[in-house]
Amino acid sequence: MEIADLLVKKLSHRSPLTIVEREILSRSIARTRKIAADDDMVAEGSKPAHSTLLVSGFAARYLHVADGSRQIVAIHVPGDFVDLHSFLLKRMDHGIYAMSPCTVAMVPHERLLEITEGFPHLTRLLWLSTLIDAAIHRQWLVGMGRRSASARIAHLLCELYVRLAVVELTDGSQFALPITQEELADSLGMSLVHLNRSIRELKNQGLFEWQRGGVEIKDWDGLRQLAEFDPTYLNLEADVVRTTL
Amino acid sequence: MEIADLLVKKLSHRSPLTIVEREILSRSIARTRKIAADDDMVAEGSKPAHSTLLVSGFAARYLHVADGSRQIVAIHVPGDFVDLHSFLLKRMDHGIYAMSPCTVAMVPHERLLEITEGFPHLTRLLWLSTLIDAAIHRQWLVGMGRRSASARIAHLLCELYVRLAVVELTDGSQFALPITQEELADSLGMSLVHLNRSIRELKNQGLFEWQRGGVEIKDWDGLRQLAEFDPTYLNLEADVVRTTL
DNA sequence: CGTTTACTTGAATGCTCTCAACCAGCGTGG
DNA sequence: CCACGCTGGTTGAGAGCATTCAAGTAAACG
Repeated sequence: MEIADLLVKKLSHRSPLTIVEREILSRSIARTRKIAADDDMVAEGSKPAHSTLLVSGFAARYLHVADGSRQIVAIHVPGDFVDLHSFLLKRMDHGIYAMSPCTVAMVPHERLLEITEGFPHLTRLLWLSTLIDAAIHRQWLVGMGRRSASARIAHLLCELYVRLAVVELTDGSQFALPITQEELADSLGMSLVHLNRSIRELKNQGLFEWQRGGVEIKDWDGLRQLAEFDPTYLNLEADVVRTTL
Repeated sequence: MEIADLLVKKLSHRSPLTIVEREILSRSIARTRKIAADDDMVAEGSKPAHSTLLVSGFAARYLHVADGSRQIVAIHVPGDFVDLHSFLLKRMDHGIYAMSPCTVAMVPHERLLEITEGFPHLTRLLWLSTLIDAAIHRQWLVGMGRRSASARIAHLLCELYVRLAVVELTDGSQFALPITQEELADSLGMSLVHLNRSIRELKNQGLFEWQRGGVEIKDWDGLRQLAEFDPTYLNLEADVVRTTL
């Protein structure tokens, strides 16, 4: 099955999977579903009976704040298990919505339970992928707490580039990023206006271009330095960056 | 063994443990160690061969930024498995140090491996505890991105109160919090000066008192409202808050 | 095309930071 | 037993980053 391949590709980046494990993953996928841009795929406060694997498109996890603003706490790319944690965390403490049109595959929690009962290695890999999500959270925390606006933007672009490269969704130094500046601002914890000006500055420095949902990195080293980007937190065995850029 | 009891107490808060599982946990602890305040317990970039369980004292996970500042990304209280993630995440992407004198217990990664191989339920509980760490990260992200300085402080105090209540380290509306304002500022992503002024404001509003390493919550409802604190993200089955306050 | 959505830009306000002292508690040593 | 030095906490003031409000432009869509 082609859909599972994406997940297999991502998990294998950390540790090779056996034939049986690949088989199990394929069979765990119940069905796929299309979701329109801006629609919720997992509701805040719900208690899902399955976890969803993002097959195509971009998704975001978000939390609302009483004053009407929201904070995006994670951006997901194809191959990500967007709510694997809902398997054990009974109630969703945040919502997940489609930033662009998405295709997702559903994995019933019973299947995940079976995996944890009988396939320790696969279980550890799934666990690992939630740990990497947490590592990404930590980097975002550092960004919001201690990095300048432009460094934060640069860091996110570096991160997305590498994560997309893993699933071969980069094209040289370019990649699609079909999200609005407002969504970016909500991810980085800053205002839309300030984000817009900071992006302009980075563009003027010749670090990257960004138009019509596509980003082109013009000066990877410059961007990386500004962001103090070190991809080790993404736990990729191969230096994806070095091999693709 | 008394040390494992603390962990058992915490894990049982989510799902009851069998006798055998308790037994396994007890036997997994290799030895205990004392760590002086301000000393590292896990070094940034290291590849630990064991995970450490915090038995007493407060610890923090931190990352350094090039300009010399640091960001604390997690505060740990007794009963927390401070680096359970190091079991699967090969290299530490951050350091962990003792905010106060600490006692820790070491759990060799081989023991954890054995648990994942033979005890699925226990494995899921350990996995869950790392998921809750991630949920806490998300709340911190919301705080730094979208909450005011005082709401952020209030939220952290609410969170710590509840987490300490779980391990019965609260005394009525009081609890020990042996950390400096500088550490708090590094946790909340703000400057020491601003933190200090914001704390004063909250004190003046009669929400809490804080002196000589001890906090007393004077107005729980006021604090909770200001923080928009909702403890569901901590995944506690019992309403620890309601029963103890 | 008209309308909506996304992006830009200007200007004023203000939150938060840095720099700079100063104060208080505490442990140590003369 | 008190002075001294250290750490942690407090306060003042000016600078600057970031926000909000407000408009205006450009691109996308039916």
